[in-house]
Amino acid sequence: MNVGVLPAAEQMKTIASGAADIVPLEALTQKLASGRTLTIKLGVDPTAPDLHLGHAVPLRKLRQFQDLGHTVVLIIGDFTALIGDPSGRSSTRPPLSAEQIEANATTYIDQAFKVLDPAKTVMRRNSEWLGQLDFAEILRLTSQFTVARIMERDDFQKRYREGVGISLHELLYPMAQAYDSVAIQADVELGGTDQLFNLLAGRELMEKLGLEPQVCLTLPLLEGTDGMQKMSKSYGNYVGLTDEPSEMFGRVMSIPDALTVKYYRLCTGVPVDDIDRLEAALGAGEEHPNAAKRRLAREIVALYHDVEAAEAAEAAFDRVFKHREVPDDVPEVRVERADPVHLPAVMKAAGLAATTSEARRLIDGGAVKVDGEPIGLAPGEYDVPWTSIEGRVLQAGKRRYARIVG
RNA sequence: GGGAGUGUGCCCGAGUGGCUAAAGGGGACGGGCUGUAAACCCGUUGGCUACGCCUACCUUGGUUCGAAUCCAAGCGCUCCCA
Repeated sequence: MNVGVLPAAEQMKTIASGAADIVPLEALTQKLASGRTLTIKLGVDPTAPDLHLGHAVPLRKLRQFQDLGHTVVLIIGDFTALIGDPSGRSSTRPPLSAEQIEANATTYIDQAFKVLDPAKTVMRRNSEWLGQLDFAEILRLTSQFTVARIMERDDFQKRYREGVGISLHELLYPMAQAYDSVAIQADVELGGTDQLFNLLAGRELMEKLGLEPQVCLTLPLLEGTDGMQKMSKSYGNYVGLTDEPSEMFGRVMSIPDALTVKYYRLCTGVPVDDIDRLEAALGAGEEHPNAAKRRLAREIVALYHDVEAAEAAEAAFDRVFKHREVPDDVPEVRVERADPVHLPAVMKAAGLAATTSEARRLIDGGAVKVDGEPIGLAPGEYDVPWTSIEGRVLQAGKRRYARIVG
């Protein structure tokens, strides 16, 4: 528990696991060797209310630091949210209202503590110091950076080259984030690989202001369940930290095989040595990819819920997808009875389809089943006898179910 | 302040007076094959109790029998000159 109990080399092994880059590595070794309780910084943008496994990646790394005895400072970027981090963006972000930011911040903190140890976490908001700066002080800070330096950033360059607009305030984002590091005197700052520029700006600014510069630790971006793009709510490829166990289990099962090991490293607490062994076994064909992924899904569900929930989720998963049975927790939907009933209307009312047009497409496409049996309607035919659906389970596609009651 | 471009469906991107609910691609969804993986094949992809009707190509007006397509003004974005 006490700092210094573990030698620097031992700590390093845990810290480096899953990290994309540590800049500079030697500086971190020195800081660890000093035996001090280090201040680890993570800045978060309260731009989205719901956290997913991608957000949890740096949080898990912070947790590792905490378990090694260090202190974490979680900075809610309530002030920088007024700018909107331009990282990886091809256009200016729309600014959020203060109310939205506050609401998001609250839910963020709630969810973050599913991963972090509250006793070793300090919460700060960067409006505390950024909001205090007057124009003269801002000018002094901006004088620490050159335009050429700021424009080195890939996304700025790209946007400039392609003639996409860059607002002046966006150029100040890296500086604002850098000033956060100064304000809390960070020893290490975490971020995704797309954050390296911002992290380095913090390092530079600290150095220029005569502070011991922070070490920048980057983590790989986590691809979403589609395996292509980074996990993001707007792509719909995310696994939410508050998802129900069976939902969470299912989503994890749908990730491409190639991502299994990466997910183990970045999203679970499975010991590094075990993961290394698993990776070798998978490579040698001694471990079935599906078995590895099932365990992954269990691990993740157990982390955000508990072991029992994980086992139940797996059992439910098997029932539905392995044995093709109707799940046992189908929601009941009350529908106005009619005879015959117009199936698209029923499906829309039951939430199985967003529009009646979509419902028709699903019916025509053979995606609709009653109690597991295809309904077998001719194209263009959408009316069915009431008795054929009353009390039965209507299914659209593989994962949408509703029991119809009158 | 002056000049030049550009604005199409979830995204990219054709279309430059009727045959356009709008080519093509991506994505998404559905079906097949499977391990709810990948790859591959097929289908769907504005709404509406629907062989028809309604709403759509930045906005508002206008020209025309008829406009996403022509004209005018406006708004947004971009570039060049000052």
